[in-house]
Formats: sequence, C-alpha cells, structure tokens
Amino acid sequence: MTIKISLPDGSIREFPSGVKGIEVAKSISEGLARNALAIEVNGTIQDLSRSIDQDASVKILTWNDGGGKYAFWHSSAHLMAEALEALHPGVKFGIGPPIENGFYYDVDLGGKAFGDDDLAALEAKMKELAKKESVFGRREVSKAEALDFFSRKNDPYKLELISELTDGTITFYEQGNFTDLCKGPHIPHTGFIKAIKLLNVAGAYWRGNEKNKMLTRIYGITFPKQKELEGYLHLLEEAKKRDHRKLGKELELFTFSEKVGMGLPLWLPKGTILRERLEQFMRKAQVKAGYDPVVTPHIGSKSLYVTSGHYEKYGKDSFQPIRTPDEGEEFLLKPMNCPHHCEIYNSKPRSYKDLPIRLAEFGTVYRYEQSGELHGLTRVRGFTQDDAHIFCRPDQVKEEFIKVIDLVLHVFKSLGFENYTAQVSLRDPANKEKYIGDDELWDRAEREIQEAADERGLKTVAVKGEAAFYGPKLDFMVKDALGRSWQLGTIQVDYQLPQRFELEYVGSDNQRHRPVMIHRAPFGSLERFVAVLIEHCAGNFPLWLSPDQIAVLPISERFNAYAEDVFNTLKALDIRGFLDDRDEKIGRKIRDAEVKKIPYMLIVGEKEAAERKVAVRIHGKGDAGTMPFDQFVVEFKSSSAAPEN
RNA sequence: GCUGUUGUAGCUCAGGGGUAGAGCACUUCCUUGGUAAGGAAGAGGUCGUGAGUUCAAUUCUCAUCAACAGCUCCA
Repeated sequence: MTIKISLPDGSIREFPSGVKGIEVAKSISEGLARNALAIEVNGTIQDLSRSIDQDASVKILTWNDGGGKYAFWHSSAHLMAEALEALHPGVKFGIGPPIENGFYYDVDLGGKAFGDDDLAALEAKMKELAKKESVFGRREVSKAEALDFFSRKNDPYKLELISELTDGTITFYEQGNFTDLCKGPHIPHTGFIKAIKLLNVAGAYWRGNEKNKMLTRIYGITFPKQKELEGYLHLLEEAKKRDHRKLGKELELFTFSEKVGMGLPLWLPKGTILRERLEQFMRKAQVKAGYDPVVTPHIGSKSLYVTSGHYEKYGKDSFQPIRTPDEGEEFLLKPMNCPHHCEIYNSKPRSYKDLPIRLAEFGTVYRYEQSGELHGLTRVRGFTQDDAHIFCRPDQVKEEFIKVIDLVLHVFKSLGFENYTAQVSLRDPANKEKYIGDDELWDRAEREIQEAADERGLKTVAVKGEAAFYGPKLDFMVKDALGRSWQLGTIQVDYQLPQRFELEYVGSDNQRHRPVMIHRAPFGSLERFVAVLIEHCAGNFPLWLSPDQIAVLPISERFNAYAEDVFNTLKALDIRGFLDDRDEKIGRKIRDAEVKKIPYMLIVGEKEAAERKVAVRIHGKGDAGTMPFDQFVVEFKSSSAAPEN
C-alpha cells in the first residue's frame, strides 16, 4: 500500500505506508536529511523516526524553522536533565520546556544551592554526553506503568503531572541513561547539539503558583554550531548596551537614590527635558482630540478607594494610609486617578448633551510594587500616567474607543514604535471572583473592545486573565532591549466605577442614566515609556526630543567669542545644547560630543568666524560640510519640529 | 514577597586576614590644536550598613539594606 505525501513546494510523492519521516527527508535530499530535526505532519510536529501511514502534507523541519528550534531546545533540556542526574543523583524533575530563546528545566535539588561552579560543571557534562549521539527513543506507556516508574524513582512532580493525564496518551522519551515523561517531539540524537551555554539559575515556583515549593530553574541555550552560539552571545552583549538603566546613567537622564527609596526615580535635568517634550506633545494631541485637562491632588481619602473597590482589592499590599494627626482621618497616596476624576464628573449635574466628557491629567501615582519587581524605569513605585477618563453614553462607547485607538496609534507612529502587540486583556473565566461586576456588562465590554479593534483593522491577541478587576483592556505591548514585554498604552471600558460612584446624566427622555467610563493612557506611564523609548533608539533620540540638540565646538580659545555668539543665537531660538569652550583639542571635543550622542555638532574656527558660517557634523555620520549659520538655523528649525498633531 | 548572585573612588572594574589599586571622569599647569581621546602633576574611598570570630576584618561568619537574573504580582 502506498500513501501520498505532499511537500511544501506543492509536489506530491508516493511512499509505502509506514514510511519514516527521515526517509521522506532522504528522498528529498541527503543534505536535508542530515540537517533534519523534526517533521511537521498535517500541522503536527513529530519525531523523524515516527512512521506515517496515511496521506499527509509534510514539512521537514531544520534549524531554520521555529518548530525545528523548539524540538532542538526541548531535546537540549532533556540532555541537561541527563547530565544533571549524572552529577546529582536523586534530583527530582519538574518541567523542562523550550522557550523563545533556549530552554530551562525546573528541578528540585533537595535544598542544595546551585551556583556558578555547578553550572559550569553541568555544562561540561552536557557537552560530554552530547558527543555520545544518544538516540531519543519514544515509548508509549500505560498510566499505571508511568506511575510505577516515577514512584520507584521517587519523583513527586512527575507523578503529579501523570495523574492529570489520560491513559493511552502518555509517552516516555529515553536517551542514554535518562528517561522522562514527555510528549515530544525530539530531534534524532544528542549529537546535533554542538554548542551549549548555560545562562543562569533562578528560583521558580512549581506550576507557577507562589504557594507551591520553589524549584531551581536552570536556563540554557544550545546551537548546532559554535559560531551561532557566539553570535547569540554577541547579540546579548549588544542588547545590554541599549539597556535604559545603563543609558539613563550614561546620558544623565535619571537616577535612583537609596536615601530617597527604591523604585522612586529622580529625573535629572536632561531626562526632564525629554519627559516634558513628550508631555507637551501629548497635551497638544489631547486638546485637539477634545480632552479637558484637570489637576487633582496626590492623596485622597481612604473612603474614596473603598468606594472604587481598589481598597478592598489592593489595600492590604499598598503603602499604608497617612493619618491626620488630630482627627485621625486616613488618606492614601493615590494609586490611580480615576476616583478623583469621577468626583470631578460628579461636581455638577450632567446632561446627555455634555457627553462625552474627557478629563485628562498627567497624574503621578504611587503603588507599592513588590520589591523584587522593581526594574529601572519600567517598574517603579511612583510614576506619572498620561491618564484620561472619558465619560460617555452607552451608545458612544465604540466611537470613543476607536478615537482613542487612533490617538494611541498616532502616538506610536510619531515615535517610530512599530513592533507592538495589541493585546485584548480579558478576564479569566475560571477565576471570576477576582473581578467585580456582573457577567452581562463584562461580556458587553469585552465585545465592544474587540469590535472597536477589529473596526480599526488592528491585529489583536486575546489573553485571558489579564483584565483589570473592573473591566477588560486593550493593551499595547512593546518589548525592551532584552526581549521582555511591557505594557505601554492601555484603553479600558468600565461599567463598574460609574455604578460605584453613582455617576449620572440626564437623558433626552429627562430620566437619569448611567454613563460609561473609558480609562486610557497612550504612553501608559511616562517612566516606562521613556525607558522603552531609550532602548528603542539606543539613546539616539529624535531631534525634537533630544535633551541636547547641538554642541558648539570652537577649534581653539581664539574663536570662543564667535562660538558664544553662535550658541547664544541658538539659545534665543529655543534650540537646546551647550558650548564646549574647554581648553581641549577639537578631536577631543568631537569625541566627547559623539559619546554623549549629541545629534549636531557645530565646529567653528577661523574660516567660519570670518564668514559667519558653521561646519556641521552629524552624530554617527560625520562631517556634513560647511554652510552659512543662518541657513543652518532655518534648516535645523524645520527638521527639529515635533511631529504634527 | 520568593530563589540565586553581587555590593571596593563620580563611572567601569582589579585585589585580598596585617587599616587599598587601575583606567576614565575631576582639579591645576603646559599646550591654541581643523572632525572620535595632546602632555604633566594633583586631589579623591573609614571597601553598602550593623554585629560576631580574631592580637588584627575591607577580606571570614551572621544579620540587614540595595542592585542584578528569574519566579510570583502589576489597579
């Protein structure tokens, strides 16, 4: 009996039924078979050693396919486990999956610490075992057999996993002396793994639950060639150079002080310029979009948050209330601006004709983030949201939501953010007690968000369990230099707070109605946005944002007077920069300005002073020639304007 | 918050039971130089903080604080 196998190029080949993946690969080419790691059969990735007994469309997976990499790293995790068991007999295994860059394995070392020396020894053992070219063998086992195997091995984690599996679907994989519960797929043998680097050790809760025991997680990455590993490590080094914490220090944008407190950023003068430019850009965009700026205090009565529900939800693990000395009244540092804005809405009766009302505020909020979560400017305890709350009629929700999407996209586009993910953050249906409000309104809000996103042709990813406790969100996620994902912009539909704050408007029917709230922050927080912006442009800010736009560099002290004249003219035109009149050679001044990533350098000497010219040098590009100073000013002014709103 | 690692000059880092070192930055002097580091001299640290062991601690031990990596969390 023969079966028809169709290949990615559209061709169809016939094979005897039961043909193995590797044989299909060989029939295409020897080279492909040599590099083949796994095979995709009708969309399912499986081992090359498995037989195919029906017509199928297949794709041979190599290192160049995501699926091939995953099988490779998955097998690498098994190799690491084998090495670990050889070095540390009795170790218990949790899970060991492939991840975006490499793999990890969670293990229980019985309380033994695992340090750098252990890591190096493990890596060496892996290299040794890889050379044995141990074949990854797949075996179907009964549940009883699986339970028996791991109870004899005394591995409670595997037993827990097996107990949740259905009999008849359980498989073991074996290579060398190591056997693991695993559904595969795996690469043919360990010999493919030529380059190995174990990266770090960290704690990780069993099954991601902080009530469970913490296991030791060992991260590693492997490659088929040593050169690829070197390339990857080089890439990591380069990414570290873009880290906003490093650049923030080098470019003197912000700092932290132990005395002030952890997670409380101090914005230095240059960082403040950057931040204020962004604020100004947003203010203009918002005025144009019909927002009314408001200002509210940094603290609010505890009862405000009891009403909003935030106190019940977050009160325990927040900064504790401030008490007034005489009356003993309790106030909280505001963790968000919405309750204040609700009370602004409530300050007078509203008519349906007034809606939507859009209240915007750069509101600084304080949240007691867990100490281990603090991270540069991306996760801090005091930060400023470019917050606004839109109060609208139910029939206006979608239109308003779409307008906000447009605003967010405009902001992202103006700043060159193209690699974002639009995430529809829904509630977790399995944990409804985490949320307030009834199902009907939740369903409605979730539907409205998805529809608005679809209407704007936004590609979205829906993620359950990511909603706020009062409503679903549309979040704009952006990755940092090291590949970690952060939420920037967010738009949320909320039916709950208007109820809790008893917000009302009088409709055309002369009846009282409840408005809907849309929470939104295009930047999210200025702090996090600046952090991601720094990493995005590696500190080479667009001209309109750059804290220093121009450095004026006289060739020698003899031309300081002319340089000062040039500098003062720029200053009078609101162009930011500095005059470097130090007693240094021009090469040195240029180098220092380049290191500081100053976009433009104006070099002035005898020739320039005589003709009122400037020699222009552009950061990262070099000498751009000499031109009349007045001409430079005109051209600079037009290229340094903030994006149109 | 949890697990692990780290903490030495403004920055980047070396060192090590007998009260500390480099490069850059900084100060002064010399130099007046045309597109990425001119030369010389000088100043600067109770080695994160607190306890313990020791004749002696920056070095060893413990605690604490902070940073880093990951986990958990993120209104």
